[in-house]
Amino acid sequence: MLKSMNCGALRKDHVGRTVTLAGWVHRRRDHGGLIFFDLRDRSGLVQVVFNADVSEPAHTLAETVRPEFVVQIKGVVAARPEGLINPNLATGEIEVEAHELVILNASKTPPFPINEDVPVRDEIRLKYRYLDLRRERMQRNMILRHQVISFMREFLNRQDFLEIETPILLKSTPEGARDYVVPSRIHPGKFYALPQSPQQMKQLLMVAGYERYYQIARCFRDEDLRADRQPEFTQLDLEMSFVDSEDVRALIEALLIELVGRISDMRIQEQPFPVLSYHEAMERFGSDRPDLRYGMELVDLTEAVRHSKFGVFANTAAAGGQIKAICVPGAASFSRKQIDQLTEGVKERGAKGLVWLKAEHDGLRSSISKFLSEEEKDAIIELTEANEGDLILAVADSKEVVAESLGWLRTHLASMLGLADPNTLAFCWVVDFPLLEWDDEEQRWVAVHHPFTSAKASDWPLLESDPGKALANAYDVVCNGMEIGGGSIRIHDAKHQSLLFSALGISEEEAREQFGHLLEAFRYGAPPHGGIALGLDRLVAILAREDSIREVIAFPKTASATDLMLNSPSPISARQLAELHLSIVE
RNA sequence: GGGGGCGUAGUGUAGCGGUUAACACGCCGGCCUGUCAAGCCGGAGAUCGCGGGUUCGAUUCCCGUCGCUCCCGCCA
Repeated sequence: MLKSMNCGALRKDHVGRTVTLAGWVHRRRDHGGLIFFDLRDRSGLVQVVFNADVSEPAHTLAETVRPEFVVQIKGVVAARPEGLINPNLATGEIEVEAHELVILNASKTPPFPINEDVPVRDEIRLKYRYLDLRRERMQRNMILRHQVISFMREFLNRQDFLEIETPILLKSTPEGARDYVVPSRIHPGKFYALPQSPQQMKQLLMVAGYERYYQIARCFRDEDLRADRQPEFTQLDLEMSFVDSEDVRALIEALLIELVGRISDMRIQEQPFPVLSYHEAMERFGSDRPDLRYGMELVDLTEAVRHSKFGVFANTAAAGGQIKAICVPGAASFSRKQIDQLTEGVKERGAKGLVWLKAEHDGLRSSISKFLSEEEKDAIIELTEANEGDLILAVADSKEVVAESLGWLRTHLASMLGLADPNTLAFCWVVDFPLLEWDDEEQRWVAVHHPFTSAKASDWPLLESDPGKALANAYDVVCNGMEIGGGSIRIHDAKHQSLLFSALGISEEEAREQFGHLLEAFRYGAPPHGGIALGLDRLVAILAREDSIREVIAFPKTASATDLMLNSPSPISARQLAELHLSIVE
């Protein structure tokens, strides 16, 4: 070893000890005859002093050293004199008096500061990701990620799970997201697909009798990116035999609670986690991934304004739509311009407009005030529980548009007004999702979750009579308005699997072609089973208090799915193309 | 595929239809034996993302394009 100690581990007890340290020069303070380095390795910082009176050669060499040089220092740990202790540093009670200095490697001046947490353009950070990763923020996030993963492994091992790897080169299937595909050299014109998740493989492991499987699984989806979506991402994927949905939820709930207790100082808002039906979540929060850290729930005004003189309300109610509102605390002072911006936002989400009512000392002030009767105004105030100074925002439209637009308003305003406590984790379960939804574009039913999800036992007959009404035996785990995981009890017999494929408009021939292995496997004693996958990147981002999962991924892609460090994707040679039996169409 | 924001020394920002594009940090040199965001003195460093247009004159206004980013679509 080129070092005998870690910089950050040095304490008062080590005073008098001769140590050899190695690391990066974090900062340098040159006083002429006296030079200070803050020496950094992964463990932290320690101050090193070069005194010309102690070692002339070391001091002379130290004059040439610059930030990010990699150096080795041999010296003696010394207690700092009274008044020179640095309380901001874990090693602040001591310093290392340098006797020897070796420059292991010089460094160019870095393109951005490594030793300060200052904002830098993402473009530059990603091009020099190896330098960005040197910064404290990223080291903290990577260490947190490691702790989360190691805890998960330890917890599941303790619960008798087996970690089993599944292939990265799989087979493209028609359902779901776009696949990343890999051309086959050996089989001209044929392709592998990278897994969108190890879904089928883990079910087959259940058929194989492994009972409890997990994997820290890399998943790939060729869809457009977001702050919480990368083309490749990581899931804690697990599957269990002989369980029902409560068993899976109880396990994950216990895992999350213990995880937070061990590695985070954040507070869990409510235990056991609240369980909401999909219907309830949509009605109360306008979202299937509600942020429960604040109120501002959606209030149904439909009955109160059904016969209103305000035509939009009356007509919407008559047409079977909804009129719902949220009450924004203290927002009656919003300007016309601010409200216009909110109106633009809800219009983007399908609403035709936004009605505002300001609760003032002498009643409701609103552009539609003159159309509302006193009874209607009283009802609105009572239902929304508005106090003086609050702003009521209402949307009249179809159930779907009302949920979408008010759901957006609710989270948008909460973030504007800082209503969400950043130190709170509000976990909840969302259950009773519809099994299928109608896809207008494809003119067929598609699986809300995935085509291996079981319907609730009593809902199987609905698949033929009224497919949209059938509920899935599925569950999502949500935290602070983010979906951090989802799973279901699976179909485990060929009869029900065929029934579902046929509801999805997948012909028997297609089903055999695409999923024959699964249908066949189900004929050989497949146990009842179910599982879940947690989005590791999202979970770690929440625990790291980061807004983007890029901040918890070592080498992430940009919003246009490129890697600015590697310059990928990139063209391949004509020879490679030929070997793969590919030609590029311009 | 669509919409919004951003792009000015190494980094972060300011600026303006008109002489030499400003500030902080960083960088280079000098001084300095108790600093820890060291200090003091001096200095270098920018085809204002790229292309086109309007104009006597464009970093500034317009159009296009590229990159980063956020959102909609998409994401079983």
